[in-house]
Amino acid sequence: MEYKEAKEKFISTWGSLGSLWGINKAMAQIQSLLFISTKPLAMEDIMEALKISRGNTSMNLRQLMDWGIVTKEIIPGQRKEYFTTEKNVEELARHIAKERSRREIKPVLKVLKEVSSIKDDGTAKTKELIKQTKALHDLAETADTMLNRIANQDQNWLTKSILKLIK
Amino acid sequence: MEYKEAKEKFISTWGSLGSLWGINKAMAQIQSLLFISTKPLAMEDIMEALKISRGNTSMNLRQLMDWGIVTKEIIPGQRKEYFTTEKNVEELARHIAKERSRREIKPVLKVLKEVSSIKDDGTAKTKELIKQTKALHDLAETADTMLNRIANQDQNWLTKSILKLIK
DNA sequence: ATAAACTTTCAATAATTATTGAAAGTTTAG
DNA sequence: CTAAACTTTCAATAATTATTGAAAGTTTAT
Repeated sequence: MEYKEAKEKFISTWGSLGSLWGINKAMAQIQSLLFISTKPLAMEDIMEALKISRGNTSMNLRQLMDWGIVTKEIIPGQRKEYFTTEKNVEELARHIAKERSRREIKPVLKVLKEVSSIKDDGTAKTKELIKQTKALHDLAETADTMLNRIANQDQNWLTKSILKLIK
Repeated sequence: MEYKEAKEKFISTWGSLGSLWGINKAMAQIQSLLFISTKPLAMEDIMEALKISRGNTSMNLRQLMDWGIVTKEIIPGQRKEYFTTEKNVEELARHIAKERSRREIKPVLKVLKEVSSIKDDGTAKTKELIKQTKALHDLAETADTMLNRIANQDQNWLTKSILKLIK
C-alpha cells in the first residue's frame, strides 16, 4: 500500500467513525486530513483534498473549532486562514470527552434525575420507573464522572489510569 | 410530574440518546419501554405504546435481539411472542460494550494497523501518517481493551473499578 | 389439511440530515 | 475609499436513513 491509498483509507475509515463520537462525516474527514498533514491547511486545500464545497468546508471547520479540536492559524503575510488540529491523541481524547459530557451526558442526567424523582404513588409501574431510571442515572453519572476526570487531568493521566485499571 | 409524563419523557430522552451508543431511535425507544415495564410486552403492546408500525417494531426487535439486550419470552398457552430487556444496568452496559467493540472498534483497529504499517519511503508526509495513525491505533487499542474488560468481568467489576479509578 | 393467529420481509414513501453554490458579508492592500 | 481576496450564510437540493403497510411466510389448533 502506497501513501496515497493509505491516506485515503485512513480518512474514509476515521471519517465514517465520526458517528461513534457524535460528529458528521465531513467534520470527521476534515479532522482526519488535518491530523495527518505536516502543515496547516487552507480552506482551498481541504476542499480540494476532500472534494467538498466551500460552504460545507466553512461550516464544518467552524464546528470543529467549537469542539475545540481545530484552531485557526494566522500566517503572517498570508491573506488566507490556515487550520490545524490537535495532534496529540490524548489531548484530542480530552477535548472530545469534555464536549461529549457537556453536550450529551449532562442533559440526559438532568432528565433522569427529574424522572426518577416523581412522586411514588405506590403502583408497581411507578415503582419500576423510579427504580430503573435511578439505576441508569447512577450508571450515567459514574460514566460522566470518569469522562470529566479524563477531561481535566494532565495529558498522561488517561493512559496511566487505564493501564492501572486493566492490570 | 405524573407517571405518564415521566414515562414519556424517559422514553423520548433515552431514545434520542440512541445515537450515542450507535442504535436508531425506534430501537432505543423499544428498549426504554421494556426497561421500565413491569412485565414482558407483545408486539402489539409496543406498537401501541410507541405508535410505530408492525414492520418497524419487528425489525427493531430483531436488532435488539442481535445486540443481545432483548430476549423473546414464550409464555405457555400464549400464541404471541413476548419480549423483555436486560433489567440490570451493568449487564446492559456489558452487552453494549461488547457489541460496540466487535462492530466498530475492531474493524477500525484493523485499518489503523494496516495504514500505520505502510512502507516508510522517507518523506515527511509518510512519516507523519505512520506516526499519527500509530498513535491513534494505540489509543483505540487501549480503549478497546478497557471495553472488553468491562464486557467480560462479573457484574460488579465496572462500578468497583470506576470507583477505584476516580478516587 | 386448512384456517386463524401471528411474524417477517421489502418496495414504496416519508422524514431527516448533509451538501451545494451563489449572494452577502468581511477584511486588507493599495 | 474601493476593489480584490477571502469567508460566511442559507435557501434549495441531494443523499441518506427510517418507517410504513400490505403481501408473503410461519406456526399452531382443530
